[in-house]
Amino acid sequence: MPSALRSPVLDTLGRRITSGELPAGAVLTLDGIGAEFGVSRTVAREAMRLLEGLGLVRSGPRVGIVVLGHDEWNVLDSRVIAWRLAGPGRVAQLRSLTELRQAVEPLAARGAARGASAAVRDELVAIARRMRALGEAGEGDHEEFLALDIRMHQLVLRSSGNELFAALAGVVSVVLSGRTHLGLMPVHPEAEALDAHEAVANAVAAGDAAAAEEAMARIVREVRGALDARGSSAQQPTNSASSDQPVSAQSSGAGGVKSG
Amino acid sequence: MPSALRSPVLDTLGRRITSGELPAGAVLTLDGIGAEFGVSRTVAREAMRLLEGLGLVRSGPRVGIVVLGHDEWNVLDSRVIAWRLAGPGRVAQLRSLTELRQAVEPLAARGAARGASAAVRDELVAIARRMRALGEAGEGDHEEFLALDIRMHQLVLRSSGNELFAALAGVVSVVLSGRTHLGLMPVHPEAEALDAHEAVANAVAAGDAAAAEEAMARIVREVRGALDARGSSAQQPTNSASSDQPVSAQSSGAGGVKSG
DNA sequence: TAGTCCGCAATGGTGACATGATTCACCTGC
DNA sequence: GCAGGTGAATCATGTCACCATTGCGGACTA
Repeated sequence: MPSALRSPVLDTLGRRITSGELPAGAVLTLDGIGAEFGVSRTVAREAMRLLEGLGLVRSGPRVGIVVLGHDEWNVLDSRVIAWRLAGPGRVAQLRSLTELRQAVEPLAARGAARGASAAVRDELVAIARRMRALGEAGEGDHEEFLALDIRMHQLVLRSSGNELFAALAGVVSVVLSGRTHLGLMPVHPEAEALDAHEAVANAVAAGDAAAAEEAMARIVREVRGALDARGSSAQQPTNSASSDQPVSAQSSGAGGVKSG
Repeated sequence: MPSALRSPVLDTLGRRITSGELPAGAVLTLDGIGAEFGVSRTVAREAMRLLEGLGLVRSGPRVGIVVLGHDEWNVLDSRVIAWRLAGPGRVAQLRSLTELRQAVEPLAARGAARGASAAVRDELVAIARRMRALGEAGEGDHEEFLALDIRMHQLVLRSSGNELFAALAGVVSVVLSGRTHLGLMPVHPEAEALDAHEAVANAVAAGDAAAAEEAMARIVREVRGALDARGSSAQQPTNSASSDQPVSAQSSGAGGVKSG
């Protein structure tokens, strides 16, 4: 059943390498892989080929399959991101990703203000309204709030008019869910964040590019601040998330989060 | 000899799909691929697996290998970018990439100002000085100027302290060389650009994060303006670059451009 | 006409084999 | 004693034949 892309071989090996359990320079062989996972050499070869395409390993005759250093990895690939987010160093990874968000999302908001469809504009203000309702209600449903948050950012990125920004939608959703599930979110949303989200929605709906960019910059700056405050004080997050909470399985594709 | 990653099968198929020659929904078979390229089914399978990992195709029993829509592609992958940059729609692709630069590079400059090594700071000011010398000399060596430009941006991205930004170094170098080779550069560099590059170098060297960010934003805004001016007036660039100018072969890895 | 069933065509996966390249070790020659 | 070349061992690479699995699609039936 595993369609070779979701082969346990690929997944396990990828996680081992990105986690550092298999350090750079470590050598594997197809026979070894096949023996360990109980698969034939062909499937081991294909998994290895995928890993090679991700820049995690290089293979050559007589030398076997050597693990490459992290500076050779395709760190922008969704799979690599998911693996690293599931291993140690997740906080550092989260910080890098947040910085990327900080760079991209304001510009995406600007683009969305110029090009979003009417349906998207409507949905954005509806989401913002619902978020405010949930936030002001106090002990609201964290999961629903998260889903709305994700949905909003995905809508903005996908409506930005730039496919490269849209391609980051999956990454952003992983970051958002990771942030809450790692306990890096305040117990209930800050009023500032609520205001900023509402401002983004309204600005996009009104087609005000500058305001949308500014408001989105506010959102992600606030996020970054929270992450820095937590991350610098403790390497390990306060919440229960040592290594058994995979944060999120996959991220690519049409990110399954739906909302009103 | 081709190590399967650089297999002509993978390359040709990737280019055909990204160029639209094989539209979404088109169906391939392993036997067909093997027959066309004169390879066995196994190697065709591995190439197909790579393509599947890039999100270009999906394969299933009885259905064969179906080409996916461009919204499923890993558009951030260096190979996909290179393929699309070599086919039609290169101008649109260049615009998307430039917008991504616009988002990322200012923040990268900020990071570099905070964390670049002494050697990098020195090299940056040396590069800026040389660029000014070349630019003011008038009919200077375009290729050397381009190499310096690329080197500078790569240094900044790699010194930004964010591996995700560093991963975009290859992409940026492709964009830069594409820009000049497509005839989207002024015959000799604008004084404004020269000033901005010098300002970036000096700000990074001085550790002035805000100034570095501002100057880099100036650079990339100017770039964007030039691209929009050319791109909106004519879909096809003025230069001779219909479809036989591959712009640049590969982009990933340690981008081969060296300079003093 | 609608629903079910079966066949087929394609991938998915396995094992064995030949090939080619690279590294290591040994061996010769100066 | 040392350097350089030659050989062999070892691994990936490529190929082939084979069986299992799986969905699509047409045919058959009620």
